[in-house]
Amino acid sequence: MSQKKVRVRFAPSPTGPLHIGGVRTALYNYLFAKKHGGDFILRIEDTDQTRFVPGAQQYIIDSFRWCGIEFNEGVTKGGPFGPYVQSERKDIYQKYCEQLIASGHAYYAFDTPEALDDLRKSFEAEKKTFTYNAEVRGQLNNSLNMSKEELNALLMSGTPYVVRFAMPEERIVVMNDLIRGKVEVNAKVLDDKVLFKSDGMPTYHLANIVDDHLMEISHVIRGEEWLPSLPLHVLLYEAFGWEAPEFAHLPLLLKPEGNGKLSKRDGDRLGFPVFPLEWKDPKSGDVSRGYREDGYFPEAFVNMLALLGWNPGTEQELFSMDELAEAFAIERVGKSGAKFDPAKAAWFNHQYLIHKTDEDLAELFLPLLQAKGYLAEPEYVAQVIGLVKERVNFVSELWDQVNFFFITPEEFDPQAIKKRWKADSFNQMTELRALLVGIEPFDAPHVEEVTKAWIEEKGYGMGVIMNAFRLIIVGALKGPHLFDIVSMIGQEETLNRMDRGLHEIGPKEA
RNA sequence: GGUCCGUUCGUCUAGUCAGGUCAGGACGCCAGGUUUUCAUCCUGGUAACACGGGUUCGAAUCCCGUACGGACUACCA
Repeated sequence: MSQKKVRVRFAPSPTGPLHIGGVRTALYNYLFAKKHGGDFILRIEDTDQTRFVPGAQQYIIDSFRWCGIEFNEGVTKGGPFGPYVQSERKDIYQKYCEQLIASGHAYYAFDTPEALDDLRKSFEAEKKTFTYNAEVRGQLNNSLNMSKEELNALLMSGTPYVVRFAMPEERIVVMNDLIRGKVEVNAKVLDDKVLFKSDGMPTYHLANIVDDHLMEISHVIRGEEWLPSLPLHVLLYEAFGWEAPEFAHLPLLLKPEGNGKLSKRDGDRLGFPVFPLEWKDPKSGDVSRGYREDGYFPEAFVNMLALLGWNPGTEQELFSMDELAEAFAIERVGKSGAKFDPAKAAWFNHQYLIHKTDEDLAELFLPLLQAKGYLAEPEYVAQVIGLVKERVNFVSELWDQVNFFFITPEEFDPQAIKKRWKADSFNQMTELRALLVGIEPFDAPHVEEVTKAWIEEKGYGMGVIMNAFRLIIVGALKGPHLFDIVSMIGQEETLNRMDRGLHEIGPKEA
């Protein structure tokens, strides 16, 4: 690793919501910067004006804020290397593009997209691959094949043109990737990529190299889809006479079943989000769900994402952001694509949920409780949650576990009655009700003690009594420790429920 | 089609660079135990080195080939 200060960037184009693969790429950049005491920069690559989507940039910023991924520099914070939006840097690219033309590394091309299209089709018809390279550029409509006068005339007349990189004719490009090691490719199979478009904007390739150089980026950590253009980028650095940064190409995130890149449609179809935050498409109005809205804690989401393709080599699975940064090593990123597993994601959320305090969970649950039409003291809600939080993965699942703390059951599970309401149950519960009236104080240990003593004294079966008791209090055979439940709902409500249950269920029919 | 990358339990993965523990862990699933129910929890189980050659006393690990998968192949990023 070079001695230069570590500076990394995440450079999305604002063409839509950020997919979780993108979030992971950004996360790894962030962790890498944090680990090495470097800078992390957010740059917006909006050189394709036709794909601009309003709201996408803000969505990206909001997503990182939610995840706890912070930038030192960039569109959100400014900095000494701005502007950080590529559309505001047109003049810079223009200048460097001209430098490349002057040095003979690039040239003007006047071929129309239609002409190129036709060419590709005719090559295809002959089962050949069309490559705009040294082999064919001599026969095409570009500045290499015309006099200075011709070129100037064309330029002056406003004829649309692009600038292409002159790929070397025969050259083995040797590259190094921090994750994959040495990669070699012969430049002759590469084509003369467009560097500057006819609309006056640079392409990704030019803008990216110029910006990474000017912004003093030390490590480029990006998705694997960029690996095929790495030779071009390396050659570009060389043409400029610049020292290239180190590169690391991350494996892709795959769909849970079958193969292929995870896409937005997969999420809709398989029932899990592929976006960190909910996204409403401004054109179609379609809404795509987000991890935040699905009830994931940002810490769990980040933890889960970090372990998808990277691992510390130890058996630790739960990491705070600081711990991740401490443990992170780019060399330990895997080479192969990882399939996203919703079940494991839910497990991560469960881990974070049970480690939260009852009070914090109560605060999150209170609005849901209100939405159901119930009000309660935060202290009471916190205590109730403490009894059941081990059972759920999400705050939204809490209601199913605690509703009987707030609602007197109106119905009694017929299956449970059939199974647990014995011939003696009616009389036994009537006796128990009488017993409970006199218990003071009505706290869980005391009620339990008295009740158990009574069961023993009478010689009743523990299971028979307790199941019938639970049925009458909860309405079903579920829930936490029964004495905790009765002490929580209180003596009055307990007696009330027994009256009601005795009345509703009645003696067992013969 | 071409170029490049990849391939260990169903999934995430350790182990591969410096060949030599019944290939380890986690999620999921299954079973048993604890328990007044359900869940938690505990214990156990299920299950993988893509295939074929080679090198070697010995290969998941090194080499070659094959298959399969993926990315890229735009005046998109």
